[in-house]
Amino acid sequence: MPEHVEHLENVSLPPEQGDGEAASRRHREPLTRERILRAALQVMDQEGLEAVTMRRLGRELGVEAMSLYNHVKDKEAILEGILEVVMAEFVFPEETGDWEADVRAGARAWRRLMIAHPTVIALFAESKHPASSPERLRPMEWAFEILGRGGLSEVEVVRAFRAFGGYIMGSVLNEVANPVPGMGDRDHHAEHMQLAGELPPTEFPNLVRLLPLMAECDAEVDFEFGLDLLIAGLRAKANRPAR
Amino acid sequence: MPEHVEHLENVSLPPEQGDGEAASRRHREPLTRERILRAALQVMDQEGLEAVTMRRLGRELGVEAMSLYNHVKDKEAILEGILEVVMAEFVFPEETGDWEADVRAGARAWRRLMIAHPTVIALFAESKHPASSPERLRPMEWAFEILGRGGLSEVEVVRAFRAFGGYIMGSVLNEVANPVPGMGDRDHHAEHMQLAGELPPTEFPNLVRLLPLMAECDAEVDFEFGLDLLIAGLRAKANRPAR
DNA sequence: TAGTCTATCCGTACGATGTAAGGTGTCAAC
DNA sequence: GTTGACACCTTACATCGTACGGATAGACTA
Repeated sequence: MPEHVEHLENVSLPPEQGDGEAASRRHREPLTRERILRAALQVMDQEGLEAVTMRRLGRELGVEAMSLYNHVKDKEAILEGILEVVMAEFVFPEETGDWEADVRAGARAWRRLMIAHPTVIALFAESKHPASSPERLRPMEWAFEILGRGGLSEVEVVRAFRAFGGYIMGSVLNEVANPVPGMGDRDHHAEHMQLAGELPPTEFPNLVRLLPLMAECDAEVDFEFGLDLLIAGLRAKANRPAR
Repeated sequence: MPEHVEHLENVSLPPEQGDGEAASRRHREPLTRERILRAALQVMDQEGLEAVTMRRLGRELGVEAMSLYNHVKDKEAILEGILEVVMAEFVFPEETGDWEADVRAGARAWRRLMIAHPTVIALFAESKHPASSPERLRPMEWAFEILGRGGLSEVEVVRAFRAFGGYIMGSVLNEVANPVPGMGDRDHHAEHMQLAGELPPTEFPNLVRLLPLMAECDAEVDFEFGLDLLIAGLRAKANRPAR
């Protein structure tokens, strides 16, 4: 972890000697909305949402908390901004021309992005404003474009978008809802196993039987399973124009 | 020590009727975890997550903030507890014996619950511990039970559960992600329309065309659409004849 | 009846938060 | 120089979660 560069320089400097002005400019990289958001995302990824505080971001950037307000309206704007930064990272999969493959690739790309920054799910859940920045709209635009090539009606494209979007979001949410602090699957697995063992088997027979299975499952495979279901259903709808 | 004994004894609720087993009720209903959680849920539903503070809950219950700590470990425990209260509200649909109908009804029941308390999505997203209380496990158990009757293998039941669960969660999340303050659909609609109008049509042709459609769509119908997709896919997998 | 126990509740206090208001310093243009 | 604009800092405040200790009121002993 690259600790902040130069966080003290104006400590005990006598106030001005009338020296040469050219060299005396603090070489501190100028603060900017971009840098603030990037730092916020990093802190959030590494230490969680509650670690993102104005003072903390200031420290991270070698600056006092209040200085941030010269570049962002308030903390909420930073949180919204994080969504922009994340969505700007969206990697558009290469298009193959195979509709199903493209849809699948798009869904995976979306999921990968969420998994890379799990806390953004909480940001989405708390966000008060709908997406409006180009960074957030571009992946949506692309998704519509891809979905639109499958022979669906316009309404169906919208609904498919919502169905896939919902599924992706929800899968990641459920996958990430237990952000095991230490090692990923170990604790999770153990926790499930223990819970299954403690459960009254007469009241929760299915859970007792299936929870261990659940702990073993691979999240990525499970994601593909649901993706298959959606695509299969969609294919049916696209091939034979229902209604 | 300022000894002003005059601090109002209790302004809140009158004795109610308070009859029942014990004759001599305390003049104030005793504080309890149950009452705290219920108050927390109410405040959260009406004023949002950030209104849920210890002092606020205390005020709501006619008690000082610190008194809450006699019944709950800390604020996080209250938030987790809210999930229990909400899940305890789950209304188990009447079972018809028709597998698809039952699955559909279950999904709708789940969604209805989330929609009734939209903020719980954020709670789920921030929750640090997996579900372990009976209140939260019971609907899961039931869902497994229903899904298990469809001729799926055990792994497939688990995966179907995850697929449906993810889809439901995500749909509600997306539906609720813009908790329009004033009237529900009006602002949302207007916002989308305005955004669509402002967008550069060369960069976002699909959005410009489809955003207005999106604003008009009914969330419940869209939910059913995705549900159809999942069930259709699942039906294929279970080798079940369409009904 | 008096005395002790224990669970519950209150009051106060501390550190951390977001941010309003105003001060300080540096630079470009006059 | 003087000035004004701007980036940054300092101080201050209300509010948050909660640690700590004192008060109080049944319930239980005697």
